[in-house]
Amino acid sequence: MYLEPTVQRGEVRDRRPVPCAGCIVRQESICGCLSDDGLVALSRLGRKIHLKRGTTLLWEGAEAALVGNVLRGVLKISTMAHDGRERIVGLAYPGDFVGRPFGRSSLHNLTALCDAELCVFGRGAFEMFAAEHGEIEHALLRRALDDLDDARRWLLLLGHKTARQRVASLILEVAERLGRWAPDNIVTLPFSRQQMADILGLAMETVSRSFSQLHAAGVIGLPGGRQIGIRDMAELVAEAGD
Amino acid sequence: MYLEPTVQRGEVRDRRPVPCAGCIVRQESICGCLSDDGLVALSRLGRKIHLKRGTTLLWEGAEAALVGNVLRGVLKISTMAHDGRERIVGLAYPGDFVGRPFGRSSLHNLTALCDAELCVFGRGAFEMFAAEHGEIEHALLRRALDDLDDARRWLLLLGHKTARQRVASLILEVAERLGRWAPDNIVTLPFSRQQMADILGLAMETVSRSFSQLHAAGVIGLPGGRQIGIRDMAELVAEAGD
DNA sequence: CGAGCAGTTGATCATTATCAAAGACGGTGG
DNA sequence: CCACCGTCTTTGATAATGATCAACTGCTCG
Repeated sequence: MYLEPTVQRGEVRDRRPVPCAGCIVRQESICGCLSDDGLVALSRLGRKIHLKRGTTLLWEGAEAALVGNVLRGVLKISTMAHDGRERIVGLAYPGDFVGRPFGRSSLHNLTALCDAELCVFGRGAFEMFAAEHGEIEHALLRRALDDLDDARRWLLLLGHKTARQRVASLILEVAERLGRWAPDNIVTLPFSRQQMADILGLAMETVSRSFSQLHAAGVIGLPGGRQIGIRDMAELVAEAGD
Repeated sequence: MYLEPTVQRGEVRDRRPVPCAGCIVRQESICGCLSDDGLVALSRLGRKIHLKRGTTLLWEGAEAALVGNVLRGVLKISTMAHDGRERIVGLAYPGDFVGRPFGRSSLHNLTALCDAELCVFGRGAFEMFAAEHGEIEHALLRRALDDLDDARRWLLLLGHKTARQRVASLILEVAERLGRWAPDNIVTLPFSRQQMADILGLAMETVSRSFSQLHAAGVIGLPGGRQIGIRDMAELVAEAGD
């Protein structure tokens, strides 16, 4: 599945031919492009880490020492504004690649919104590996291009959507990216109202009001906590607009 | 400088050892990473095109047949919203790479805001070339990562900046990306007020008012047309905020 | 059981969109 | 060279949306 940090290099080469065989995000992550041999080599550079909710892995401005894949949980990509408020510029879901390889220090913080698991690599080691494995660079490129398309969708949202449209859009994104819902189409949001507000460029109160409106309209249910029941998916999509 | 479309393949191999030697954006573009041999090979796939202001090179949804580098001018990356209004999600300046290689059809239109020149390649041919030249994929990756950082800066702008901050930010970006200004720190904007509004997520009237305010504050001059005089750079940076 | 925090709801204010009209600019043709 | 037309821009008045300030609710955790 993965190489424990405690395992020494080279020792287990023969006993674990395909260390990532059980990885839950292997197909969706950039590792999906590698041959078994490549996976063995890469896994030797990586280790799995657990982050508790609220833990920050990468710091804005600091030399980003790590890159990696998200296995479980959701992380926020953020910066601190001059007024001290946090600005969230992106989210990382399972299968996403995080960190900033190649030049430039990290422009953003990377923080776990809920308990999370990642498979991380030292940046230098990963870059050297990538230099020797064109497939990985290609996979990274495709992903970066997709991330860019995603960021541009968010530009549309922040540039032109109303509060309700933004909230509906975010619910839909989480429902899609976190995939399987509980029965009754219930999605558990990994963020607080304030964090949603930071993501959507709104005030917390406005987010709350939008939820109430969507609830009153019968589009969603609010069973409590951070759970959202999607009562009328078609209408929710319509509310999300554009 | 570049290979004219009329020149036959293979004919000029020896007479033009470095066809891109005079290219104005060679160092800033992804081609900067190539050896002379690589440049010769790539230039054989490309051709230079001129676009008149308003011409659209790539259409949303259509199979994007071309990719390339911007040599001169500024292009907008846009989509059409349901209400028929245009939503601009990005700009491409000289040295930028445009188009969507590898999978996915283009999600956006690509349109010249002013007369422009590009060095373009057939997408398939370019992808094959990239597959054989890891340097190019690497350069594309670095650029895609930079573009992603840029897009996230725009997210901050659209998410949290006021109208005046947005306008000031855009003036600064154009001043920086279009580089050399005329005497008196004059920048010529490549877009109409309406286009600026589409870019900044504002109404055209609000953009106009913001200009008037910055003018009244003595930060900028408005000599006429699309020209902006930067009277007080420090203050303009302060106005741009965050 | 109470303290503290996240979330909701209400009232008011600020910013920006929208609607409307006047003014400036650029190109065209006399 | 100038007058005219259409388009782009500016300015004004009003309305809508969301931010801010404030009170209150419900929940969780000592």
